[in-house]
Amino acid sequence: MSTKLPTLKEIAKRLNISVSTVSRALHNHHSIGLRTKMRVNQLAAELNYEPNQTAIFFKKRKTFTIGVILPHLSQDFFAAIVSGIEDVAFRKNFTVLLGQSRDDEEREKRVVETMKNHRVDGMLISLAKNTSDYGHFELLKKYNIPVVFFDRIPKMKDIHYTASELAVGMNEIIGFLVKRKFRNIAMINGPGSLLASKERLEAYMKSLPRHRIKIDMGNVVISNLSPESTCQAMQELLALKRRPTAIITFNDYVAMDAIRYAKKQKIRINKDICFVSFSNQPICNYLDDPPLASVEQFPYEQGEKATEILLELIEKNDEVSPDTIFHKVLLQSRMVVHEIE
Amino acid sequence: MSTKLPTLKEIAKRLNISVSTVSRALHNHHSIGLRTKMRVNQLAAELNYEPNQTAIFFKKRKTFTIGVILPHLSQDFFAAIVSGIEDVAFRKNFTVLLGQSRDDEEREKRVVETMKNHRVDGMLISLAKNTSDYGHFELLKKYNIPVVFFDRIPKMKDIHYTASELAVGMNEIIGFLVKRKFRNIAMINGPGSLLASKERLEAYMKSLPRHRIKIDMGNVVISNLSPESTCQAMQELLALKRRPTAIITFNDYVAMDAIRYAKKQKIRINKDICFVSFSNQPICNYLDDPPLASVEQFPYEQGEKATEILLELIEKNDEVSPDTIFHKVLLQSRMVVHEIE
DNA sequence: CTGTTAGCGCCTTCAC
DNA sequence: GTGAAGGCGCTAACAG
Repeated sequence: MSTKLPTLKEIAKRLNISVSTVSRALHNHHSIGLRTKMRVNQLAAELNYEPNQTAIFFKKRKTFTIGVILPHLSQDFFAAIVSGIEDVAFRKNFTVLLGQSRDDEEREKRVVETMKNHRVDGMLISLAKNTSDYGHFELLKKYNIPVVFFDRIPKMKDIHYTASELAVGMNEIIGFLVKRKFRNIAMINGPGSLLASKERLEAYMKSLPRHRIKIDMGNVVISNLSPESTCQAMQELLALKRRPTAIITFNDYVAMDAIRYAKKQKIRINKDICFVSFSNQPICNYLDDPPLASVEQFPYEQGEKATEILLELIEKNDEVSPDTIFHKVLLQSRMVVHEIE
Repeated sequence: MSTKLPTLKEIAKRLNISVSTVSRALHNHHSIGLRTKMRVNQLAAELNYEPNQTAIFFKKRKTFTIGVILPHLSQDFFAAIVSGIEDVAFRKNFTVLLGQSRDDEEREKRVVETMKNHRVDGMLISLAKNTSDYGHFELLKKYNIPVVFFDRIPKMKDIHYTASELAVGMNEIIGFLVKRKFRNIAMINGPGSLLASKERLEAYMKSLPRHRIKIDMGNVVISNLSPESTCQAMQELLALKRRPTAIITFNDYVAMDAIRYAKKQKIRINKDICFVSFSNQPICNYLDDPPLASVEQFPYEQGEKATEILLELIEKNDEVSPDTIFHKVLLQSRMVVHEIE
């Protein structure tokens, strides 16, 4: 039933020539006579010959597969990154092995392990939100598997990564708020384990003084990004003696949770308190009271860029090279103001 | 630099035994002496020996990889399915190759081709919305690669699939509406190329008469699921002489587009017109005016089930079997009423 | 209990 | 121009 797949040997036998000739003919090797080339190619086509990739992978010690590990697909942000990754990979004939860490460090470790065993040629990784031990990444280095991190970057040096340039975005939204006379500006930041949280905080602290606004650390609260934690954070902010009039949230998902919570407390969104945010999710277009503005982080492009770097590293890896240049690419971000009717 | 990875041969040499002994020892073969087993295992551990999967794939003619093709990840519905797939696959030591068709038939074909060449052991597929030619699926059958379709099923026979049982859900929501005195119930259905559209329509046409409601085909319009097309569909419905008071939408995404459009027309949602829908997306919890109810389709479970079936088929494929039983699994659906404050 | 051998499909020197 | 031969790492049938 399962018609056995044709092999080089099969073709060789039928044509009464050697396997190597067939191989060369199919690769259009110059030293093969035009006539034989044609005969080989024709028969190959007839038989629907497809080289056995597993044999090639084995032989070449390369799988043309890259592993992608990210927290979860359920956010459009990551889904868009995956699309960017996929498109570049596809173009270069690589396939994509996918693994979600579900924001769980253990799971992340296991997925790394599986992918290593599957001999992926390289990996793209965005950290689980509380990954603190980097042993599994060090391991990859030892195995000489190149890794490019994206969006959620570990606090290691000598790594490749792509991420959004957040300082600019933060400046823009704070400028935007100040221009609209907001001066009591709070922030719901992400967990300290994320570099992105640190960067947001730094940018926040640098930007406010430029507008002669004093920093009040009571105005900065933290959410671990879960809805519950965000509500908790909101509660803290609303309990402040001097209640903030504007809140910057870590991203739009946090903003959505925060806004929903605020509404329950009868707070009029974008009247009593207004929100600005990061990541500019399309879903916000469906909200009645979206954040006034959000910083577009170009996830698709980030995925593309990360993949380009990775594929380049993989290629370089083929030649032996004392590669010591680390790619650290920050993608431009840009504030987008939402039209509110 | 790149410390070459240890092989069976390496271990054998160091221990002065044969490769096969090492292989068997590592596989805990009964015929190997306890002493040698221990020595082998210890050295293997010391050297950090990891079997070369590419060699095993090659040898066994199996990659322990399944390919997943779906329209796009950006909808939570599919993302949830992927999670279900991933979890089952992971448990059984399979990895997941991912490909988005972007609802494009050509792209779908190309992805099928790549995955076939990568020798995936089986595939899980959800159709691009206007795939009409099934040649690429027939091909897989010829190559003896098992396929289980999910959610978006081709109109072929002799296929395996999982999908939601929609009739029950449709009955429930129509019952729900009738109970609330709605009798002029329209529907924005999906494109005719999808089996799921056909099923919704049939269920709709069967269910209405049970409540002594006459069917008016003018009340049934079609969206190709794009926001524009949904607006177009809404426009048609709003232009009806006898404007509907309730609208059933193909899924929550369509509902969201429809609701947004209606709002722009100053229609009061769930007052002038109310909406009910399918797929019960969590995102609706953030809307001020969500559909009154939505049919939960249990995507995660659908992914799980499809994968279980596929893995079973893959196993059976190993033995030679005249397998002719086709799995057609309909997963129960259930209407969920949204709390509206 | 353990070793020998052959071979999976392909690529790549080396020889003619 | 073409062929022969070896080997990638692992498994498994066959011999002891």
